[in-house]
Amino acid sequence: MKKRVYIADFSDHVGEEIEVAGWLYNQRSSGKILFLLVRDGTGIVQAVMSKKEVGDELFEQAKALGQESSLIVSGALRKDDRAPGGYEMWVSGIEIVGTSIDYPISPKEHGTTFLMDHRHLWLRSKRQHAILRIRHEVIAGFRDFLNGRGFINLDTPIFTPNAAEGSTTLFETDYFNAKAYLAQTGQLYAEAGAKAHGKVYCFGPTFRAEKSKTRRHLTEFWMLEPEVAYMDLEGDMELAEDMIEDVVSRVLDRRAEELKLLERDIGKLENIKTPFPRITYEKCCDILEKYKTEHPDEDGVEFERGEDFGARHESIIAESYDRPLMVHRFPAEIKAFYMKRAPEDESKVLGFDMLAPEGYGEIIGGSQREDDYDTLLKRINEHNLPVEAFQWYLDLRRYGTTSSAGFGLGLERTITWICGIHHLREAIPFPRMMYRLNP
RNA sequence: UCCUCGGUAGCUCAAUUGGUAGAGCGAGCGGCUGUUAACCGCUAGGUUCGGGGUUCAAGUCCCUGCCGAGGAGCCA
Repeated sequence: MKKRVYIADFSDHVGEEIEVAGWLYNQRSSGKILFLLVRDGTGIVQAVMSKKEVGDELFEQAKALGQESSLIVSGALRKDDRAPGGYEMWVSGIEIVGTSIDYPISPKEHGTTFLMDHRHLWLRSKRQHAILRIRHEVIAGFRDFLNGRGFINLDTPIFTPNAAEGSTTLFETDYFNAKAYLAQTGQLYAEAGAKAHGKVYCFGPTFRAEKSKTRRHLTEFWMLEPEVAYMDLEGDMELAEDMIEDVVSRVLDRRAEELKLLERDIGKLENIKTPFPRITYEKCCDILEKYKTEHPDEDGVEFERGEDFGARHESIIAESYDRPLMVHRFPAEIKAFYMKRAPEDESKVLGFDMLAPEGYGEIIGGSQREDDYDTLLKRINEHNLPVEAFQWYLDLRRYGTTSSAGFGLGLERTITWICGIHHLREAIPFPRMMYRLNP
């Protein structure tokens, strides 16, 4: 009696007759002995065939199988240090489920365009497999963390009637002869949710039509946005750092194999312990000005106090820290209308960005929200936003206003940093970028 | 949108000053009883991104179009 077993569960089945359902990852032969590397989604096993034992017909049939043929292999499972993974199957039978002729992704190198064109197949490769398992762990970690603190998951609409943060970066779509826009953020709706449940989060895809062509941008990316009523900026930053610490340690604990495959420097992740440093925007400006005087010949480091930071600036600021950094109290002019002004300095807002270490840049942006009706109305007008569209949002200040704070975490940027990979496009199964809508 | 670079075999790339279109991988065939991106031998495989131009001669130089990559700005 053959038992169907997943490769991840092999340690419980040594010595048994089992079968594995999967795909042919690669094969090597040496005369009368054949090594099939079979993957089943949970791992890879080396299946060994002897011509003498299985007979000429099956041996030749197996030898002719192309990479990624689907098959069910049966045989005895045993430990063997010569096999990759430490276990191997001594094959007694093979059922060929589906052939695979001229599989495009060979074991050697390929270029980015080619791999992206074959993203639906590229997902099967070891590295992509590892990254997306870490993505799964990160998502599960965030949800468990927030659920464990009593947050309610309250998801927000993707079709929206107008811009939340203004600007021209919205995707427009037809909505029964009216215009609708794909959501850039769920935050305003999450605020409504926080007034109902106290602590909520939304998690879903967001869309930005920015004409950005860099490794840090997708047009469709996933954002996690917690929002807590009666919370202030300090509480917001504490929540953000606790959450990041929790998830990083969870990935270290549960996805060590995947991190190893990606050759991630584990030590860098083990440093991620709270409290994370907090520095003000003004202090960052000092750092940038000091850097500029010490590196007068370097291009791209020019900086005007009052401007927002560019990618290079973020790296310079984050360079001297071994853990994520929280920059707070930005100038109000460069931030969104809904951020509350700092009581000690009206020109600054109670907002913060979390910058990941190792040059990975901004992964979180958050703030305490403006809670006063009249002030918020004034801000909406100052930003030339259509007041009618924000009546419901103003209602949240009209009926039982409270302080409220939250943040948005860019999922793919966080995954890219944790994995230590180069480009955001590998951190999502099917990336959408300015020049990439397929497959 | 701007700057830089690129497009040659299914894939990754090479081709000297403008002078016969090449290799590795993959594929096909053959060999090998412990391989680790196995190895060894043979074979097939090309409208050099499209259009125009210069020249005795263009993958190579010029013009133009298309596509892509890296970066900037903008942002998570």
